[in-house]
Amino acid sequence: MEVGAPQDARENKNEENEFEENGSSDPVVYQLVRVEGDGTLVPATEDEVLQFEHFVDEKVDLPSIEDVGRVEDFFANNCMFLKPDLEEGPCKLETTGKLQTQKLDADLEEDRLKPLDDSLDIPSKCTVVHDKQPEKLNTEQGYHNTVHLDNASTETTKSTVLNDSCSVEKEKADACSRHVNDSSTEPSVSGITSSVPDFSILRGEVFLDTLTIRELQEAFRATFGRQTTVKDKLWLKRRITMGLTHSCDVPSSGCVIKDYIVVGKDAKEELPTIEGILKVEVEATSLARDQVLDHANERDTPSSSYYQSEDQQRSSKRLKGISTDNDESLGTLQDEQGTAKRLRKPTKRYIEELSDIETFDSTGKLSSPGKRPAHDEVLLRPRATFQEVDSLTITYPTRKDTFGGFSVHVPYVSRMRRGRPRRNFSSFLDDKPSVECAEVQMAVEMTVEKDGEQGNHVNQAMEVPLMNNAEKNGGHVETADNKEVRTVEANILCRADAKSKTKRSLKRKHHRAWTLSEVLKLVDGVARFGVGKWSEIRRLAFASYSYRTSVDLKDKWRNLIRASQTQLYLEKDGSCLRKSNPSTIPIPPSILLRVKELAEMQPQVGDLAAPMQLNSRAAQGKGSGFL
DNA sequence: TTTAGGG
DNA sequence: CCCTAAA
Repeated sequence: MEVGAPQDARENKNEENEFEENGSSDPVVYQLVRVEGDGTLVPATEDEVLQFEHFVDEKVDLPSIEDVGRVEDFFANNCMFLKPDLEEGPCKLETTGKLQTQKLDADLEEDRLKPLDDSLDIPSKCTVVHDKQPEKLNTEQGYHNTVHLDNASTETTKSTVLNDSCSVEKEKADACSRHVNDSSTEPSVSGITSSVPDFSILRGEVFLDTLTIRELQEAFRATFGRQTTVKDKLWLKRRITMGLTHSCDVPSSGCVIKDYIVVGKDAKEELPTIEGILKVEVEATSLARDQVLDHANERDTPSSSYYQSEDQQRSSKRLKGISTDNDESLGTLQDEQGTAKRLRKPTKRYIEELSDIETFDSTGKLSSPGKRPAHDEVLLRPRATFQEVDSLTITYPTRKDTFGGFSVHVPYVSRMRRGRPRRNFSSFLDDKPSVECAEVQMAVEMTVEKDGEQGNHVNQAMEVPLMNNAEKNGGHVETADNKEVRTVEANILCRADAKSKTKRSLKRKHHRAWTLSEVLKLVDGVARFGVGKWSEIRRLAFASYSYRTSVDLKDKWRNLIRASQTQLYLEKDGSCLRKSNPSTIPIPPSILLRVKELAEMQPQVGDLAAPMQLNSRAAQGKGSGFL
């Protein structure tokens, strides 16, 4: 893990003052973020936050070496959070303190050059940036050094430590961290070459997409004052964009940079006013305004994700209330590129993304951690809880400003939540988090209930996750330890809840592989009630499967239809080569046949009930032979 | 609230 | 699975 040291106090003087002005009583705030493969910082998901929360909580002041060890152990042991996979990049535990400094490990970024591929080779890469108050610098130094030493001998967790002496500038940070971490590698990268970078390349509009790698490298050099050997165009473009705009929220491509401001391809002409031209030089301290980019590819670059980066750190104090796509407070955004706004009308989801209220999903269950909630909300420190509560009643754009007294550098605007929208979202604004404990309690109970259900069906021997050829979701297998996992989740939740009344966002429903018995029930239900009677089927046939919603049934049925079409076709074709997951079993052809039959006949028959019954029988008899 | 579809 | 638009 990486421990970022406090920045030089002088460099943060401004921020400090601002914080003082804000009357921040709690100088230290932790923010958990994940470093994505492409180098962006994504606010940690609720789950991630929960898993780290207690670590952070317990060392409000000076983290002890024990804590560090615990954290490391946690990192090493918690596969849920650390298990590297293509989708999840290294994790980063970042704390933002009064100095609101943040170091990015340059090497980390270098490693990210080969985003997806390399992330696999990087076991658990976690970063902890702990910013401290000036008065604690000395002790912190020792702390960091210690951590560094520990990490040096730890292979399981790739750790790096940023030296306190590192400057704020990312360029310097790069060099510094490189120096600290592996001075033996890439010696040429850290230095600034003798020749002068070609700054002209950055003037006017920069169409990064049209530049060659060499040009991009030059632009990079002009931007950061150092050379780079990186040949990854995407990375270069991103870095350059970030560097020029001081914004982390940059699209991976397709953007134009004009006067150091990202301009959407299609919104270029709308660019209102060009505010302060930023100096390219590293010393430049002018702030970049947050670029609110309307990026069509929302999934890749959520517009609401304002990742913190070294760049932003510097300008974070001026970070204005972020905007979600529609929350523009026109007054404050006038000078912005706000023009390139999303056309999409504000939906409940967007509104809720701004809040970090945790709720349960429609089934009333505690939402479990998604396999990978792309962008979730950021942890709110318990200490700031009271402020947060208050802030809930405030308009979102300003919410950030009041958070902890220095939310300025914590773009909570980006807080996103993947999951079902909260219905009674507004009620949370009025009510104090009094229901939280109850909710958690209920969550636990629900969990137990689910487990119980699961247990009741285990002996049916059909409770085996099915692998549907038509489903490409990778057949996540529900294992026995899920119970434990859920319990732990509940505990963490409880604890987190007790500690901080931080509301959590609803998360993606835990993937629950469909078992053969469930499929049978579904098929039978369709046969009995007809296609489309999902509510009925769920109520009657899935009474004991509370975690299956009618939508689930519908989706599953759709998948079954596909499966029946593809799989049966393939088998007929003889080339039935399914790369089946060993832990899953394919849906028996017999069932697929039934599905096919039902699907074909149901829609045509006006009278669903009666015919269905007959068909059901017939199909059953037919299918049973295969079973 | 449910359904139907797109993602 | 998620998210929405329509019913």
